[in-house]
Amino acid sequence: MLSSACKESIRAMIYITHAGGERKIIPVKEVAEKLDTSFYFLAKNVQKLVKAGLLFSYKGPKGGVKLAKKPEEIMLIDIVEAIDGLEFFETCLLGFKDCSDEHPCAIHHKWSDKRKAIYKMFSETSLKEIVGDMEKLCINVVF
Amino acid sequence: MLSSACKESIRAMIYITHAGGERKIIPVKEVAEKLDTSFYFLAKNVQKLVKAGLLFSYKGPKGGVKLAKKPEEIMLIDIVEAIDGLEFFETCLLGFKDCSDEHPCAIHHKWSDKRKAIYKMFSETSLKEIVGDMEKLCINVVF
DNA sequence: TATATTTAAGAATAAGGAGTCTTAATTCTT
DNA sequence: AAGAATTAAGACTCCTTATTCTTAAATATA
Ligand code: FES
Ligand code: FES
Repeated sequence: MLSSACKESIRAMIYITHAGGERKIIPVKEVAEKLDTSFYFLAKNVQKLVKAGLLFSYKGPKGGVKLAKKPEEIMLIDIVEAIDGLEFFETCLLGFKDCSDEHPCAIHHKWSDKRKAIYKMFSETSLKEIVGDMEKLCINVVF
Repeated sequence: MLSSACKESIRAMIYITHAGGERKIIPVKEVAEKLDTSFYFLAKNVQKLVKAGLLFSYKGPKGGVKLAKKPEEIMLIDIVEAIDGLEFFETCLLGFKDCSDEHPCAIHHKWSDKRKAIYKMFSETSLKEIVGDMEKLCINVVF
């Protein structure tokens, strides 16, 4: 459902929130190391997050990225939209051209509910909540 | 979420149910034409449905496929499993190695509910129900 | 039995996403 | 001012999936 780029971006945002919140600047290189992933791949996705206004970036020594908003103001759906787009929430599960209550496919009325629930979950879950939960449950943010 | 092969397979099964139920043999060529899709691509996916025991196939003139079970006994999840597999329902939304209540990621507890709901929907929705609904609502099965 | 029709199987090709690398631009530090 | 560190941008390769095609096997029908 989410692309690998999107999954990794969410994990990166979680790490950035955990490690620096909206204050500290964190080098992308550090994020890649902690997430045990490719710097190249992560850096490319981080660029999209910057363009989407979720991160500020700073070049040069001591450069890196930091949250562009408060952790409670960045929702999962913002990250998904920046990386994968919202196509998933707008298109038919069976691949028909239109997807609306007016032009439903065979399972539109059933699927629509589930999809809305997922959208709601992504829209209401903030980075602050996730990181808070993880710290509370003693889950390693990077696994 | 579903591959294009899976979407098309579901549509094909809906058409086969609508046009022939469990009795009549329908050529794959006819299905491809009605669904306005590639015969080659559809035929390959139909083979998987045959191997999965959802369809019987018959070679030669007057050959084709028909449902291997009653329409009320074929669930959406069976088609999804045959074409895409159940990986979606077993793997972490953020791409972590394990996905279980014992080893949850940052959003496992939230996501798990949604995923179960989708699985339930796919498990409880039969071809008979879909085709019945469509006929009741006067929706064209092939769009 | 010969022919036409249809599925079966797998090879071949195209397209798209994933992942890597190179070069440029910026900025801190000395 | 020079050099090092870091992001920005885009080209490039690789891999998986999607899609098409070719050949083989089976079977109904004349
Ligand atoms: S029309 Fe198919 S899910 Fe909406
Ligand atoms: S561990 Fe991430 S969704 Fe289950």
